[in-house]
Amino acid sequence: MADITNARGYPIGAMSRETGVNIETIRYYERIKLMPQPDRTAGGNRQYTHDQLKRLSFIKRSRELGFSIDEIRAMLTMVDQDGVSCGEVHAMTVEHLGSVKEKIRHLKKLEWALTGMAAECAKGDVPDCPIIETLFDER
Amino acid sequence: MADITNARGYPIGAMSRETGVNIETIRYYERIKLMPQPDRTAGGNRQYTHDQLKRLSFIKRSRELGFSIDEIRAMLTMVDQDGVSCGEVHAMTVEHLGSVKEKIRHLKKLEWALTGMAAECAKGDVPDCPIIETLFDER
DNA sequence: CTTGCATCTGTAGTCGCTACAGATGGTACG
DNA sequence: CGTACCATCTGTAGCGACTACAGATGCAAG
Repeated sequence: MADITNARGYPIGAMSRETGVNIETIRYYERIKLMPQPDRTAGGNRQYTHDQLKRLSFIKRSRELGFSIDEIRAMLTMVDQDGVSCGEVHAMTVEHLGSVKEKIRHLKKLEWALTGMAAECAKGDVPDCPIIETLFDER
Repeated sequence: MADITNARGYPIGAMSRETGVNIETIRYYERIKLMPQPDRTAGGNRQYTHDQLKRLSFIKRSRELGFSIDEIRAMLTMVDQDGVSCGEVHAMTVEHLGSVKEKIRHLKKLEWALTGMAAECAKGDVPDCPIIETLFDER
């Protein structure tokens, strides 16, 4: 009397469509044990549950926010053990935020340098390109 | 009567020290033909010229500015052919600048999202961590 | 029953390095 | 001249996070 509604799970293609995660990547996540091994049809095709779909979206969203696979694994382990320590998650987020800020600072410096270089360049087909000169010059 | 001063070139360690490029990386650049094959001592050790040192610094500086190996290869090809088209170099720089700006924009969005998530979290060991919730929630 | 897309496994490639292992080169000191 | 010892050599494998095949099946619609 169970398993009548929703008896059939999501095949991998549906998972991919729903989450935007590439099929190959989903299988990769299984290989590295970020996603569990799903049920299989008689023929051997993967059949995912709705919970697994949510898990994959979680991974996707976290990746988009720049968390590493290992960071995500840590968070999911807590979720799996039902022992989510908000403190730990907060700490991870803050640390990650720090590295994002750092990257922004770094990229802004690049932006500056590149803008300066581009501005100095007359764009003509002259032999001495100021950009190349800048890059080649002794420190 | 030639080759008396500067007869001995720079060994790879000196190149590394001068430019800050890792020794393994210098050999890697040779393998992928970004750096030329240098002369060798009788025993087989690499001996670089001053021009090659400058070339390596060029690569280093360009890498620091975020240019890809292929972009650098393109610039160096122009330099090697002595047909530096300032227009092309300028175009590459501007395009690269565009992608840097894009990255900054992207990271700022992340910064926002992460800041928001971190702020909502009470850090307590409560069962429902707002960060995890946010990441898990349906779109 | 056939067509044809979806999915399967397994392996190798991507980028830009980095890290070995195990064998020589080169040089300073006694 | 020998020896100690660092520098350098080649070649291969690993990293992170996928991506891209090849070649074999599954499965659903007409």
